[in-house]
Amino acid sequence: MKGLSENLENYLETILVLQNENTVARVKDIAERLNVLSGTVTSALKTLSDKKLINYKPYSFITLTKEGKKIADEILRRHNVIKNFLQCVLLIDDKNAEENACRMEHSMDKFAVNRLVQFIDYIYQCPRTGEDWVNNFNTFFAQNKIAEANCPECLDNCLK
Amino acid sequence: MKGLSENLENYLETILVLQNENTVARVKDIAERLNVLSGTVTSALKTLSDKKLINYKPYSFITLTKEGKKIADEILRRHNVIKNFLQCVLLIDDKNAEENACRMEHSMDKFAVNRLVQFIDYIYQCPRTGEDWVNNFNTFFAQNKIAEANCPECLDNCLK
DNA sequence: GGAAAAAGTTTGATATACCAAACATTTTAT
DNA sequence: ATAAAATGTTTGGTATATCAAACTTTTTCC
Repeated sequence: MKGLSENLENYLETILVLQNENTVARVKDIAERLNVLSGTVTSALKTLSDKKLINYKPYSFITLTKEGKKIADEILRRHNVIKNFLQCVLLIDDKNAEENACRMEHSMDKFAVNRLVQFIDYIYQCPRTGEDWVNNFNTFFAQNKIAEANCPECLDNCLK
Repeated sequence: MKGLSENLENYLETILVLQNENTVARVKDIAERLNVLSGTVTSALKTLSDKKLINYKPYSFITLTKEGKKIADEILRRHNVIKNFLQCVLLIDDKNAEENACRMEHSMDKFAVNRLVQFIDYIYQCPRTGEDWVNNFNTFFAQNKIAEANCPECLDNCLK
């Protein structure tokens, strides 16, 4: 019942994404997404099959088992939460947010990700913050200081 | 000039921390911190020495080279920024924040960490947020909704 | 100053993850 | 229906990271 390696997590996640997109995951597609050769994929699939996380028969399509799907869903959820935070809150561009999220999804545990979800909720639900506050971060990080001049006006808006 | 493995990054970081605490890093201390046997440390030290990141002579103390220090400083900085965010903004407890930061420091790039620093600055400098707003997250995540009743009062405080 | 303890190194073995290239199977298109 | 192309598997080799245990060097302390 030990945790999967970052590598195997990536294989599971990739299979899930392909399944969602194409209905089937093939060795070739997995290899392309993960930037490895197909032989490498075959051996990873054997490992995942031994762990009962995928249904694997040589030369046929790959599907996730119930347990495999559960793990893949959790990883994909982490990915989406983290990417959303990086992109929508920290305002990091799509490519960069994606690349960081791809790595961070394996290093941040469920608990921390849940807390991040709640934090993002809080930003958007709290009357003191919300979308316009997030957008103001844009001008803040360009200058790394608050544009004092706009504060009174901004505070007025904040009061709706 | 390729990036170090997460593993080697950890050895460098540990050497820096020991250096800061004790003035010298010994094999035994590194092994204890990283939870590996001393033989494992010796081989990692050889690798780091080959890469000119540490000064290593068998049976003597270990120090970072200028280049090694530069890398270790950056990793430690990431660690501290991430831990600070997890602990002070997401309000995750010390142990958990530490554990997540230890892993995340290798997966988050410099750019994303810088943006995180700016975001934390923004929270504390923006008159709409600041310390009391961060603390209100505490009650928010307990209920996962805004305590509407307190909002008018809270907004008044916000206006100082 | 020398024996015992502590610290560090070496060796040989294991596990993971990858590539290259030979090989096998399946799909495709004529 | 079958040859060619595409896809998938296997094999043998490399690199990293680890352990266990034999071994060496250094330190401690009587």
